[in-house]
Amino acid sequence: MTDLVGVERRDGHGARSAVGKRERLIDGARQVLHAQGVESTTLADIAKAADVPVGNVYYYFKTKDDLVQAAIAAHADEVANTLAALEHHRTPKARLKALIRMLTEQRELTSRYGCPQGSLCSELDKRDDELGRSCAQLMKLPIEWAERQFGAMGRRDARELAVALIASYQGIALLTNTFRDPELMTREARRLERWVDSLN
Amino acid sequence: MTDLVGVERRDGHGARSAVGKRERLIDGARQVLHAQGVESTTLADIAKAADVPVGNVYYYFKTKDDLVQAAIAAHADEVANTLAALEHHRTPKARLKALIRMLTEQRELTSRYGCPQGSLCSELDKRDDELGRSCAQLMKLPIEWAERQFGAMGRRDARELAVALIASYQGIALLTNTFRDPELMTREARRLERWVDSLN
Amino acid sequence: MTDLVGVERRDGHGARSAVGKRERLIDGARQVLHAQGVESTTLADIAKAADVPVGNVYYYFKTKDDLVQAAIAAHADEVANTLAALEHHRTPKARLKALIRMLTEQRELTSRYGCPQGSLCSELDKRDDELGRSCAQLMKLPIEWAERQFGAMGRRDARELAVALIASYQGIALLTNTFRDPELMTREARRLERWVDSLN
Amino acid sequence: MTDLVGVERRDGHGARSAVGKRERLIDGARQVLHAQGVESTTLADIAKAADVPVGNVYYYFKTKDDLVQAAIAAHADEVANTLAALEHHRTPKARLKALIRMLTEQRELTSRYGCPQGSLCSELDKRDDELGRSCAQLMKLPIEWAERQFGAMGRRDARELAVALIASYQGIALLTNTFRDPELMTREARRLERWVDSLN
DNA sequence: CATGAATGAGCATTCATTCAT
DNA sequence: TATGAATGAATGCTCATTCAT
Repeated sequence: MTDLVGVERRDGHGARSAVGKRERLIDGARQVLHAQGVESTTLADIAKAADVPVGNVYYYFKTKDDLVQAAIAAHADEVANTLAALEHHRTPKARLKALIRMLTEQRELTSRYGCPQGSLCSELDKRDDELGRSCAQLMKLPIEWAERQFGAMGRRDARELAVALIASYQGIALLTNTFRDPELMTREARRLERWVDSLN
Repeated sequence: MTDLVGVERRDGHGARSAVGKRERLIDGARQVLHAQGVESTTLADIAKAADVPVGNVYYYFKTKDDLVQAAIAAHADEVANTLAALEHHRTPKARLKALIRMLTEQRELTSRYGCPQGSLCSELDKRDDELGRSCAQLMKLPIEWAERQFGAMGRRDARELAVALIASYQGIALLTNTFRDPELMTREARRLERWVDSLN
Repeated sequence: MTDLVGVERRDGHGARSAVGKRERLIDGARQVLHAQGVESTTLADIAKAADVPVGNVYYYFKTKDDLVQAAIAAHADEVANTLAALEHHRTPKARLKALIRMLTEQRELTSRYGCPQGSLCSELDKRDDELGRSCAQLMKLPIEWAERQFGAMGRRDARELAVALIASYQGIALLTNTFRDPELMTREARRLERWVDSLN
Repeated sequence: MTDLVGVERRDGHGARSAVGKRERLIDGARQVLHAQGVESTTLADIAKAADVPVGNVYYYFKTKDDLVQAAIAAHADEVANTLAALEHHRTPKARLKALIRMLTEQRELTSRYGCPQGSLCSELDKRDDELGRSCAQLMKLPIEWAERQFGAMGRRDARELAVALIASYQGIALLTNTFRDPELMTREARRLERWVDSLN
């Protein structure tokens, strides 16, 4: 009621509060979906997290699935950006190890709620709809990025190595979550870094 | 009074349909929960899969969670038995590779619905109740089994290796499911077998 | 399975376990209905209190209402007997005061669950069926008994006094129950005894 | 859009159907609960009486108990107001007799469904929850009001008299209901008025 | 656009009653 | 007669979605 302006100015081309709300909804959705899973999350949960009236959600998203889709897309954007940011490391090995370190830094959150992408995939893969396919896109990003790094290292088996790396991460994220033990990730990360170092 | 044997064949000392139904319900639950996930599965789904009237489910299980719990327990039993059956291989290495092969053999199902344990853990870890804890028990079984094998190989880092192996499997199961590509699992399995062979 | 005989011998004219069970069911029903009310009591509750398998109840009573009816009838019998037993007091006044004292002695139970007759009437009066009418019969007993006593005292307004007395008791039973305070009944009983003494 | 005024007439500053519906639900609940009792009344019954779709009830009340609670509270309000309105009589005796007369005027309804407060207390006292306690509050109101009147008459035993009066009313209400005979209340009311007159 | 309210299909669960043996 | 099991209608409650303003 007070600082609507502050909250809502966001881009310079005439969009107004709508933009802010849409983003708030997506951000809220990402948080709540990560913490609770897709099926267990109601639109009301998301609306509340975003501080948006429930009825209003439908001016931004036609259905709940649409909003979930948008949350996944936003997630994909962030992942892409994060991966891009890793490019400044000079060598492919350095980049791969930087990825590992980055993921490890989130171990506390992971131990509580699992890897956001992994959780989404695991849950939505059961469904045979657009949402399931979106998840696959999400998972492709780090795999292809890692494949490029391994490729830059001259590895013929770059794809296989990339898959192995990401699988290891997804797996250890799941175990970290299952046992609520962040240390599991720390140890596995060290192992993976050593592994990367050992290649070639 | 008539054909007890034919309908209820189960044991020779008076057990009747009750036993069969309880098991049918648990089996039905395991199937449907694997295929659809816990939250998306209604009691009606399970009852239908087990060919039991919905109202009757409550004669055997007090709540839906109770039934899910029983399904998890049954799953744990099977896992334990399966692991025990691997003991007949002579060397720890042979046992570990046999495990990998066995898991790989299920790649078609995994590619459609994911690893049953992994899916359950991923979904139920979000909850902070008994069910979540049951999942952890489920996941412990293969890890501790693998740890024993690596230990028998004389590895000091047996636990870490066990975690790494199971993590790799869980991760590749997730990717296999996400991309609906059983081949992913085949390739990763080869890699893991080679890795096991390379140890010591 | 073991001491069926011991449990079921009950009368000497050839009746067997049936009699014992029927009575146990009725007794169980009376207890549980008093404590929980009619609508809140399931057949399973009663069967359990009577230690009789649920399915078996239907060999003794066609419906739940039938069993409730029988419980009310048994209650009526007991009330009639109790009132008859009061006849040994020499004067009507003594009899009336004895009734008051007797009711007061149950104040602890009344404070927890109310007057059994009152509760039944209050709940079943809402219904327009046989059960409601049974309750009226139940309530008539003490009124008519009291009316006879007041009549024997030579009161022309015997009926009115009887109604007033029973009403006072029913009312104080309700308040005693509502406030969980047995003392309320003690005090009102003293008042009613004084009132009886003051008549004529 | 059309006849909002007629349907929702309630206040002139923008209040809308919400207000009307909440009240309609409470009013409907009061009626139906009085007529059928708490346990026998389904939410659908109440919703129908209030002409509100069942699912919508939950927009106004979180649970059935919540709605019952609200109905009790509304009842308490009305009782309080009614008692306050009796204050305009000049003497305590006049007030007490006015109360008796007022209650007697409802004898037709009472003979069909019992005293609303009494029924609620009788039924809910069996439960050991918030609802039971609310009922006690409801019953306290007339007792304390009567106590004040007897106190104003200089009676040291004001509380006891108040309890006796309300008990008599509750009891006769029960008998009136049980025997479906409004005359019972008429006669007892006369007796109580005489009794009040006879005091001091 | 915004919002509180409305709607109805769906779900877990209960329970009186019936059935098969 | 005895009994565990079966059945299905009903109930309280949830929630995605829509409506009215």
